Amino acid sequence: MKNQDFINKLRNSGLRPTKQRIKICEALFNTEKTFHFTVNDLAKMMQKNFNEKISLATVYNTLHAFKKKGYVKEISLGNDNSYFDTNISSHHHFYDTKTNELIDIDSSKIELKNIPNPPKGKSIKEIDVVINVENDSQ
Amino acid sequence: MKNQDFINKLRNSGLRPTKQRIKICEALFNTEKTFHFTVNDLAKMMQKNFNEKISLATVYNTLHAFKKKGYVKEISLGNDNSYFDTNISSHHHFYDTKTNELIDIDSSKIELKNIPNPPKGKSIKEIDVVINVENDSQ
DNA sequence: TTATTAGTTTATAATCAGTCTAAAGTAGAA
DNA sequence: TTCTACTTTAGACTGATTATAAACTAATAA
Ligand SMILES: [Mn+2]
Ligand SMILES: [Mn+2]
Ligand SMILES: [Zn+2]
Ligand SMILES: [Zn+2]
Repeated sequence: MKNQDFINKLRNSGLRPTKQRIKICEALFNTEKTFHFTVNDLAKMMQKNFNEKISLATVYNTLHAFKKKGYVKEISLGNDNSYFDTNISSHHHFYDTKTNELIDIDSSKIELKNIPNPPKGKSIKEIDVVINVENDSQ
Repeated sequence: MKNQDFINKLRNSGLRPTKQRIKICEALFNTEKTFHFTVNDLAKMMQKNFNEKISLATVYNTLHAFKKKGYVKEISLGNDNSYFDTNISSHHHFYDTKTNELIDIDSSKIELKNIPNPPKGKSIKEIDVVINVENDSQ
């Protein structure tokens, strides 16, 4: 994917293709594999790997905008800071509670049987399975 | 359960039965049903329902101590503040992302099949299933 | 092109949950 | 009662996130 593709992608979804957004697209979507990151991770990554100082507020704005458009997911963990995910397929996670490392589990890998009916008047939006793991203490 | 039981419970687990801890025990464990709450919920509850002003720091200290002893659980959600749970059985949750309401799902209700092996050197500590729900938009 | 406008970026301040600190208080043991 | 370690507390502090409001810029019309 090249620069112009991101510009189109942004424009098509009603987001102005600003310099910052395009650079962030490159960082997030010009990769072999999907990955997990925090807002701070991304801000630092932009500076170091892309020589682009983007204000924290803009990183937040952009990630929230991208999330709304479905270009990234935000992952629910009981942690201090939240994680984002460029893997937007429905999937689950191993979560190392000590190192804060996240590892994807393909949705098809885990079978959820007998999901109970949601409370009256509510409907299911998404199911998150988090398998908390820790290093074996030898 | 009466006052003296909590004193014994605390003493037996190596926690001094202070006035504050005993009162918090009453608030948390002298109930018909288990429930979910935030640190702030509990602090306010102590003041209003138990006429006991307990400093926020102590509420945090106590909840973390109780968590370590396994008397409460902390629930992992992608929210700003974390939730505690007096239901310490292994169980799952419906979570209303709009109202922040939590509803228990008995562990036996959901069957998880084909749980993948954890990464080498790590072992599974706990599995959290959160079913995000929302009110039907009529 | 130029001018206009609405959307965007930015530094900075504000907020808010949670933690830290150090002094004052208290339970348990002697 | 006395001693000591544990506990509580107010208040300072941290760090993630959000709000603000001024400067900037992409899109559009003239
Ligand atoms: Mn967010
Ligand atoms: Mn905590
Ligand atoms: Zn993922
Ligand atoms: Zn619960």
